Amino acid sequence: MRPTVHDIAAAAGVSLATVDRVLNQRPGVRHVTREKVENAIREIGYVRDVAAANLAKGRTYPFVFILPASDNSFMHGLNAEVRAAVARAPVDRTEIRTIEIPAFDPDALVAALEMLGEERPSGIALVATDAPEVREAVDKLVENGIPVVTLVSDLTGSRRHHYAGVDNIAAGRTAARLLGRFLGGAEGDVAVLAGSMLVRDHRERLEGFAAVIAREFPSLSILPVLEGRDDPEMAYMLVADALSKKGGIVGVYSLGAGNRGLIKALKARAADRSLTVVAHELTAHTRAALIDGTIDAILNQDAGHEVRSAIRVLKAKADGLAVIDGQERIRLDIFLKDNLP
Amino acid sequence: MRPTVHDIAAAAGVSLATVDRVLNQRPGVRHVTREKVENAIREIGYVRDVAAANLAKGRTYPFVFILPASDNSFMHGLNAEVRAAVARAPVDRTEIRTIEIPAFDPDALVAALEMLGEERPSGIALVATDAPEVREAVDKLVENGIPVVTLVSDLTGSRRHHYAGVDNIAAGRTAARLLGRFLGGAEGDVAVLAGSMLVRDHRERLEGFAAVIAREFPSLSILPVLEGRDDPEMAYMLVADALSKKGGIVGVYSLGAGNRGLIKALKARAADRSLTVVAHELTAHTRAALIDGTIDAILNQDAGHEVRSAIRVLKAKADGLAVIDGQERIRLDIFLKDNLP
DNA sequence: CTGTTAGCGCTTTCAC
DNA sequence: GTGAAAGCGCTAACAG
Repeated sequence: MRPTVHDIAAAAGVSLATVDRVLNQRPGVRHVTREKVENAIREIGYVRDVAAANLAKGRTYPFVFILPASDNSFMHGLNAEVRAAVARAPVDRTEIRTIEIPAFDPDALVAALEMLGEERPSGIALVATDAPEVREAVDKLVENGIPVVTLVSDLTGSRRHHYAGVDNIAAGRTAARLLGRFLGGAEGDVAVLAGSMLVRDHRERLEGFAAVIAREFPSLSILPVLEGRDDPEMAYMLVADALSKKGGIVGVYSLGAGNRGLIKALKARAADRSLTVVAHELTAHTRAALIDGTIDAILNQDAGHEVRSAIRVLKAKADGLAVIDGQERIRLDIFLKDNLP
Repeated sequence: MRPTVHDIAAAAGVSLATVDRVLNQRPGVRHVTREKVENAIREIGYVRDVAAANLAKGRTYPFVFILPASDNSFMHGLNAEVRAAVARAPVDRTEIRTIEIPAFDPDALVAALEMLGEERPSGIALVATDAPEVREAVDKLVENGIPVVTLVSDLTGSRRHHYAGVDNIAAGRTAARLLGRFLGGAEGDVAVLAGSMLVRDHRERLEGFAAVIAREFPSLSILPVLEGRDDPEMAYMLVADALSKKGGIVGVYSLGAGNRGLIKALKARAADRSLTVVAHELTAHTRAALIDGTIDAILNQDAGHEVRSAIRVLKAKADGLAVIDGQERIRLDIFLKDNLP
């Protein structure tokens, strides 16, 4: 049988209450007593039963998710995953509330974070907009002892406890190699469609992509980035325009959202040409395009995994517990038409 | 506040004990009483607090993992993950015991399973050898109400509750497309190195691989499969031999273990040639080979995920609870040198 | 500073 | 058949 608080109490010759005070580092215990108890804990090899503790405390974890109000498939998916987590909330003693704020709007994000500083939830997960004022607001929360994790997009140099998202530089590099190898030494231009160079994940993907293309596929040259604001209409116009003007395009890398527009443009303007296309995020649209051959590979991040991971990490931080690293590493999923889930 | 057993008792006008009997479908309750309680449960929207129940019961989950005593990196990794789970056991109330049996040995496996039928653990996870007698033994366990999940390799047509592993046909198909696209329309032979055609995962990988090559890359032809018994020495000999005899080899697909030998052969015999190589399982050896360019892509299954998933599923089955499907789908990881973890 | 006691939500004797 | 009461491991008043 696992040792319990009673065993510690007996071994240390004190009462349960004192053991509890030591275990929870509460004040009001003489130094010597504390040491006695701590020794007993160590010698006996005690590990606290978190479930019992939570039961006794009636503890629940009020968490807040701050999500951008973006109208694209990926964000809808992320939202759905958060709602799924809310549905499971009673089981894991969490109480998840979500706040929607305008996308790409640091001020709104900061306002929300400051409000939460008052409210003091047990943890906060946010899709970060990479701006200094956001970083400051996050750092203040961390200083005040509130666990914070970034979701999907990280926050440069901030003190957030954890990032639940993929390595976007690696994603860009991977896209480059896939495109380069699939093109098999061909010469020509590569068009890049992004959402906005103001968000960190897009910048990082481009950075990784450009680096590998330059170093390992010198016969390819990258055209100036098209910024489609993750908007299907805009993406369509930009890509269609580029395809008609530039005859030398052999490949496309779409590193943001709004792929619906991209796909439409590809079908309209390049059905005849054999472009190689790599895009991000598996959605109904990109999936269909992968199957019909319009897209050759899709890089994806599993929103469900990201949300569950964020919750596990927030919980662990709230309890001062360790996490299983391997379980919290968000993988870059690569989908070809052969391994779709 | 979530409703508790007290609320049900009050609403139904019975005692806690009766509520409990109904909740746990224990006998000794009149039909009418049972109905009263069941109605109350439904109306109130009660969900049982599993943690509290486990605490009261002092419940632990004795699980058994049956693993093959194979001496390759993948199995070592799997073993390590099981040990890591054992280390976490106190926290999740599991008691995991592992049994090692000779690899590729249906009889030994059946013997172990029959023994466990007596012992009646709360759940069993096994790396299945695909044989009819194994299937029968598994089905008998399932009939006797013991949760069973297959790990890494599945069992054809059996009634196991769940399979914690990748879709190996899809893995083979993916390998084929990667190889085919990377070769960019080149003509030539493809060598395939397997462990044994007696295990289902290897057969399935080959099946998927051959299908896509035949359908979509007709300029490639697959040489007769080399069976290396997942043994580095043997793999070395077979591959070295094939490379020196067959001048037309342009690609290699290694779908089993024993890649240490493969890599050695490639370095010795094909350093000059530009072979395209796809292999399975990320280990120290394959990782190094991916980085130095000897291997072009690695397909992997995350052993840690598989073990954790198996445990979650066994627990859920033992409690008659549902699982989160997305969380239990084991992905096929694709690694290029750019997205190594 | 330390100990006693009640109780978290559920299960389990043991009476009635 | 049903209920009262004690207890799982831990925490939180409240005394002392």
